[in-house]
Amino acid sequence: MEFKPRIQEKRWDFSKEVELIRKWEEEGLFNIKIDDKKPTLVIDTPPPYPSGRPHIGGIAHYAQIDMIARFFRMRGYNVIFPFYADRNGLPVEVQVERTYGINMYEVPREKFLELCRRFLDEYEGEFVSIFRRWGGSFTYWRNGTDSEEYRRVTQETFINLWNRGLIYETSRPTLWCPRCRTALAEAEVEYKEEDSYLNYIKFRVKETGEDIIIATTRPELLPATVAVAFNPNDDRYKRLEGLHAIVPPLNQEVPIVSHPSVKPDFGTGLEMISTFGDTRDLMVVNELKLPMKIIVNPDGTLNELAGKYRGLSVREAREAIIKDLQAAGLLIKREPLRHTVPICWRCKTPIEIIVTKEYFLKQLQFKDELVKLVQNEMVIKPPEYAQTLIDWIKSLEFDWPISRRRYYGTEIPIWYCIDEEGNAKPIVPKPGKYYRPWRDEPPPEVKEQCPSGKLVGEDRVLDTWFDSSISWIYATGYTKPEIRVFEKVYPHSMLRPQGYDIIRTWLYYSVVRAYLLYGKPPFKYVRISGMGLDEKGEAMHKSKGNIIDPIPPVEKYGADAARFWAAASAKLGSDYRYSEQLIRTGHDFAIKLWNIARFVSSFPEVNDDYELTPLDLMILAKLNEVVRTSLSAYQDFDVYVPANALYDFTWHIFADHYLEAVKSRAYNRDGLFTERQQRGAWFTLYRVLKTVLKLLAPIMPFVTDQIWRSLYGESIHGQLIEDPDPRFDNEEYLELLEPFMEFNRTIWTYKNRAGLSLNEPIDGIIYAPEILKPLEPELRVMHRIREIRFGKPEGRYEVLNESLSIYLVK
RNA sequence: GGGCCCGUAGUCUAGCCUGGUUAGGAUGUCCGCCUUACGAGCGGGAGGUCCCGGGUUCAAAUCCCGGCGGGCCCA
Repeated sequence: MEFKPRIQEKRWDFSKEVELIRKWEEEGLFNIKIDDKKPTLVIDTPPPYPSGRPHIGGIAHYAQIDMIARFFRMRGYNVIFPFYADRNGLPVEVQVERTYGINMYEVPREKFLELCRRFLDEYEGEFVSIFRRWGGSFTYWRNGTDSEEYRRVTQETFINLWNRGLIYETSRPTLWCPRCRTALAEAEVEYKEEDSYLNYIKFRVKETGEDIIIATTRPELLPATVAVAFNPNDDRYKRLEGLHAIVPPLNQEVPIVSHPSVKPDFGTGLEMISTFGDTRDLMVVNELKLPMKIIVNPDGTLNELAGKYRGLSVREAREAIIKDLQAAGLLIKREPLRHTVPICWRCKTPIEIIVTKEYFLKQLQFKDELVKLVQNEMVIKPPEYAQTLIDWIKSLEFDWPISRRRYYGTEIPIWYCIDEEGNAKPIVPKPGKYYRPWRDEPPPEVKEQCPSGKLVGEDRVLDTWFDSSISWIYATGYTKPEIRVFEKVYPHSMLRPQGYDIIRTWLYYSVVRAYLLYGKPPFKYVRISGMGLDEKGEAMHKSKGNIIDPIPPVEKYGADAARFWAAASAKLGSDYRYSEQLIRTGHDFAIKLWNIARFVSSFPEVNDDYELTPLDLMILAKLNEVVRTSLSAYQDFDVYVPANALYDFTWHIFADHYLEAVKSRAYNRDGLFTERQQRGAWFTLYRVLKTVLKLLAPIMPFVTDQIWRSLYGESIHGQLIEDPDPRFDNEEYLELLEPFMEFNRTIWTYKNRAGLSLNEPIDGIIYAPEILKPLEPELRVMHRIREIRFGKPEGRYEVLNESLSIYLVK
């Protein structure tokens, strides 16, 4: 019998990947197909923010999600794996302002919106094509979070919550970015280290005339100071309780109070309470019912309450006041101090707390329920991140301010009816349409509710997290009648994949929104991934100049190779480093797979009239073990474990040992085996190959597909991954595997040392342990051993392997 | 200040939960090899105070306590 491989090319040429992508598209792999008889999985794909060219870490995350999608498709699921962009809010606005050197307020609203849109379009297309080149099997939805389609749903949820009294408007001290001129939520605050000064300033006690020294990092807030405080346990100052201090430079009179939040060892142990320097001030003012004296304007300048400092920015006022205090001899000393200051997440401007009128979504009163929801109704992988979310929920101090005095966002769907006295009454329209109250005619149902006929549209927009926090609704095809599965899948068949960096934002906000809308979690499963780091293990930042572009590695090694890295380095929940080495390993692995398949394809595939030898039963038992490991990991949305387990099995067990041992029987040139045994080898070769290819297809979709097409003329991605075949579970033969491999290594080592090439015969008798007896025929031919005996020899012998008891008698 | 994670050959890591062979693998490095799929391959060798100290135990990389070092998150 002549054996010629059906796969002829000696090498997999990964430049063919591009061709396969085209085929997949033609064959409809990227379309969403809903078959009512199948289970469904909805993937709430993280909509990327198109704010620049994506780096390889980000694309790797999408590749991981793609592997999950492909796996579940091959397990017979309807998979909804959309891809669209997150396009609202401050991120693009700040970029546009920087790019054009403008401020939103200086440009007509329509013009500004146009600039944002253009900017977003530029990068969105790039993102889509890069992800596609990486093998992404997503369905591209052109309508991102700023589309009419999406914004309509965002507004629908707003109206729903409004009608149920869960949204209210009020004036209160709120975190505020003076540059963006908008309120911020707690989640939008970051902290940075800053070198500053701790200023020791002389105040006078009104009643006694004595001097007291307070220490502050924010002297510009002296005019906003409403009390001086010390710790109730601080004996140095107890005598001052109930007295009053005169605060320079404006000399207002404030009470001296005690409060446990004051640290006795900070500065002098006396601190000023201003309205508001930080959230601590806010707490003290609230608790002690102190008056407020707000001196900072929304644009970050000081107002008339700051007296002569009016009109100065916070920074300028700080300098001016220090100078004046110095001149008046009231500045005792300045100590350099490194401390953390809260800054805006987008533009990094230090945050102020000012009183502003905003819309808020109630969340504080539901904290306990939200924690319970997370604990009882959601599955977070890996589980340690559930605690991160719970800690964040518990730490919340404010309701969620959702209104933003910005342009590029979903409009707040409210009109105000102005009555005779000039009072404004808010009216919301019916849900189901997209409203732009700042420029649209109010709809009839709004007009009906306004007897005066004087209607003014709200011109603010919603926090961008208010729309991205309902992505899970959009992902179910909520707005798309031909695929809508919301009612069928929510929330039990939904998966949220995301990084741990946005637990307090995207994940938290999704949870609170779902709870308020439906009383349920937004999805059952959360897959938390780590961050993609550069080769040194550092986060990639444009400013650091260490961004790794996703395309060059693909051009050099292929997308399968890059995906292999993305899977094999990314332990679920842990950061993953860029490694060109591992990409190269992925590339080599693709070639290895190709060659294994080429070898196997030399033989006919048979399914009957075969007899399995112990060698076959052994590898099939091991295969089952690997299948179980891979399936259970994939089902937990983990691709790291399958990537490593399949690599190791395929290369270092199946190819290195089984293939070498089975060759003689598969060819059977010398007729040492029966025809049925030969057919058993063929059966096993195909069985293992096909199983491994299918399990690897989600991770390395290109090479596995090309092999499958060469063998069967159809795509592997339409195949089903089956459960392991229980017929092949076999503890007894599985135990042969380790000694079998050890025996091979021993013989190879012996030949190496004896200067024999591997195909030279061993002239003598090999003694092997009893356990290997079932493999005797294959071992003998494989290593060209004249005779194998089992047990220990008598007389003179050479020890080849002490622990496994392998000896040579010449 | 609070919380979480981590420390194993030059590098990356498995094992730790559930203590028990000679701590497994990858990569790099060194030596060798045309061996009926693959030289982008194959075989072999060297390379480790399992961060440190103490405790529990017949037995600790593994469990407990205390340090040291690194990272992240929250104040």
